[in-house]
Amino acid sequence: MTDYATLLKESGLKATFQRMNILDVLEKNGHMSIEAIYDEVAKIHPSLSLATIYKNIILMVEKGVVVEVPITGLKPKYELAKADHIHLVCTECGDVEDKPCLDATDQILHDLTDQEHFVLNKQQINLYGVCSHCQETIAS
Amino acid sequence: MTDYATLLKESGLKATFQRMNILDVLEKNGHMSIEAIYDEVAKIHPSLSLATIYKNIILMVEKGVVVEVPITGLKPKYELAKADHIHLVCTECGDVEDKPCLDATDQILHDLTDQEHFVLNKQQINLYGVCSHCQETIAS
DNA sequence: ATAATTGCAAATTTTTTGCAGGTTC
DNA sequence: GAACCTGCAAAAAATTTGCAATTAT
Repeated sequence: MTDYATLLKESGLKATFQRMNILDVLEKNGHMSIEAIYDEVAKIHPSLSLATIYKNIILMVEKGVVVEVPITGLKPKYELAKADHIHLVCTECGDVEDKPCLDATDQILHDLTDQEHFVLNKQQINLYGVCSHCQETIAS
Repeated sequence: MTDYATLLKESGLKATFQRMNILDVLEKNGHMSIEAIYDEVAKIHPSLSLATIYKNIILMVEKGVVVEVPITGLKPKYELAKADHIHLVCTECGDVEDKPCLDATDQILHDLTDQEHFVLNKQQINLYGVCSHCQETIAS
């Protein structure tokens, strides 16, 4: 397990129990809505306030520790910051799976933005469809 | 100008003044938040209700006439449905520009999802950065 | 004429804020 | 001990709903 205390301090944030647990459930679950994070962390820390989740997610996004993943038709989800990657979003079950970015597309997208004199800072690729698991469920 | 009345009727919706104006301002402005649509259409039709915008955007998204474009850090924007394309999102001015999708990336992304046995229905590529106009503004 | 749609007002849901008490460094 | 954080409760903002009057077909 990652050393969240150090990560937080390096980002100029105090390493509170709440924050470390938020990062922990994000690592375990991958992509979560505010509500889902709250529900999960509240299991461990029942006196938790939803306001604390909001405040901390906003702060940690500002500091670059956490990333917002906006998704068509759903409330935004949050994930730990890491290298750019592709999201496969299942429109049946709402689950999001990560796939590494591909060098080939990276190159093409950089070429496109270079040509536009657009300074590219972050790319976000969401692919919407039906995951193999849900296809089986639907078929039956 | 497109014939919105026909488009709406083909989608099973009545061609009301409000709906046609929503489509019209979307065509003119490209990508708009709910509030921005409301402000713009209200100029032409002052008795307009914000609830009408919500109801109609939800309906027209369901019918596939309009598409939701979720954007990191902003409220979602809406645009007329058209072929998949890439969004260049300027994090300085919030503006969104469209670029046609590239066959090469399309192919790669389809290969990726095929390999996963994921049925791909829609792709969404957002590139975040600073547009050439804002670069000049910042420099000065 | 019928069914759908609008605008309003109220209800609900979501997010933000202020602050007293507690915690981290 | 100073600055930062938390949890609560209240406030504000965003979205949804119900319904009577109106409009499109």
